[in-house]
Amino acid sequence: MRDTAVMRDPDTDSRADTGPSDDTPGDCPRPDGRLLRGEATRERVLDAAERLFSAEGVDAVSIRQIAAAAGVTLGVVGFHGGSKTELIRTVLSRRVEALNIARRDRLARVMAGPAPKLDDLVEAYILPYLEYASHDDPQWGAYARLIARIVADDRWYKNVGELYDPMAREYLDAMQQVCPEADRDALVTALTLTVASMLSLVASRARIAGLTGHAGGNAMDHRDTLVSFCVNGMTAIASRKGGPQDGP
Amino acid sequence: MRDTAVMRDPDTDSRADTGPSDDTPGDCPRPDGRLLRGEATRERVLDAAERLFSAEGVDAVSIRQIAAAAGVTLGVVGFHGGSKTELIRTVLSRRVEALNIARRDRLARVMAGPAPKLDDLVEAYILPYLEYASHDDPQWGAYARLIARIVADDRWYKNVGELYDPMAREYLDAMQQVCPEADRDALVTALTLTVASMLSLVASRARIAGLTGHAGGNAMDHRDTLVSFCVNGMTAIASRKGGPQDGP
DNA sequence: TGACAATTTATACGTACGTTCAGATAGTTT
DNA sequence: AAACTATCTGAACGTACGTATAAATTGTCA
Repeated sequence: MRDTAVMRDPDTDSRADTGPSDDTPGDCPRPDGRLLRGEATRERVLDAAERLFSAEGVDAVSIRQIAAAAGVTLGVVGFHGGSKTELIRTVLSRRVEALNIARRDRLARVMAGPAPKLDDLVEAYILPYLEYASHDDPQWGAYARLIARIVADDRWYKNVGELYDPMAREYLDAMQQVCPEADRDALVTALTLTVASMLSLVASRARIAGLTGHAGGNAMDHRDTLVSFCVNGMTAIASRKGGPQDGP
Repeated sequence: MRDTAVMRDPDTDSRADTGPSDDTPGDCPRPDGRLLRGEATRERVLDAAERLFSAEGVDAVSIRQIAAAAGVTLGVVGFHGGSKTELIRTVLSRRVEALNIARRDRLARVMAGPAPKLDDLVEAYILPYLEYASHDDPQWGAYARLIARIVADDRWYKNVGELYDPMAREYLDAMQQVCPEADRDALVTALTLTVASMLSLVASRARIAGLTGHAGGNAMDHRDTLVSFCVNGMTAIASRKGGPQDGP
């Protein structure tokens, strides 16, 4: 059994607090082409990190593995990615904007319609993720699986939650608008369950394959099942009147 | 930032293939009391591993941390737990029987009734887990969160899936019996989504807390929301006729 | 062309890891 | 009491880790 060194606590990364991104080279590529050379390397590093983090888990991947997968030397990963915590943030930040834009566009289109329905909101939240997860560029698939890992792990999520929570809040507001009677906390819980279902479809291939007995295709094959499951679950929660139904 | 050495690939654990459990001392405590002394230590080690694995993730916890938390020396962990892969299996196996029995009892009770409903089956699957997750003994809570980590990670799940899949199959058979028209693969997917929702409620406290704005109590507080969400989602899937509904 | 800055290489440092094991300790049996 | 075995200790081994940095390289512009 091989062993490797792995960061234990993402909170105690002193380098992560030295500034927004000014210390990370290659962030603001100038038109003179001076940084273009490094920019390509940087992408290779981030791609490799994305692939490995999603496949093995953040804690199980070493900087050296990333360097090898990217075809660069060890120091280059640090040069372009900073510390390991910074690297994870950078990998996630790189694509979050595209996903958020797709979701925001879809949300706006639904809310601009004549009679926005909860079903449409659930679809608008789920489908962009599912589409990106099945994107032609396999890096998007890796990114989608990486999100699933991060969200399921409080320890990492609190480091990157602010990348995704604002979008979730926009959807919650819209849902509340469509279902004014619904209890806000129940909506939060229901959206969390929706997200968990959505992510599990992309991340937990092994379990589904093991139970069906056959491998199954990509996540898109279960698209309708997922949407139907979440829409009906969410509708059930939202149609209950406000106030605490649960617990003591 | 601290770093530690961590197993990279649970598959390449040569010690895991040396036999069922004959090489692990303390497995078959004799009535003569000879092994009782070690048995207590063994429990402390497994408890500590359970707590740390569930809180930090398997890959992020070192044997040394476990030893320290258990109040034993390094070698004792190896003595009672074997290799790290064996230790994880042992930690999971220790409690799985109790959980499976609770589920099987409840399943039998539902199916023995006059008119078994899908709702009851979903409840019978979910509630035992939720009850154990909120058990007075906090180790059960740790175990519940550890399951969530393992199931979400294909890399680990394929090592321990056989502990949980047979029970899932029993439920799938029962569901098929109650809903003969339902498509089997869709049922599998729906059960997977149910499990993902169930686990997320126990594991992803940070996200719910961040979105509601307040900490919230334990998972039991969201019990009714979870059951309602999953029952309605599952019913929607099961009531669709058999054959592939989803995309190509 | 030569100065300059961005990038890359190669190497090193200190630390922590998983695993192993010879020997000490403490119950049990003879 | 002596032999025996399960349990535990303490230390070591070899490996890998994250990070840092001096020197080499590469492309750009004066």
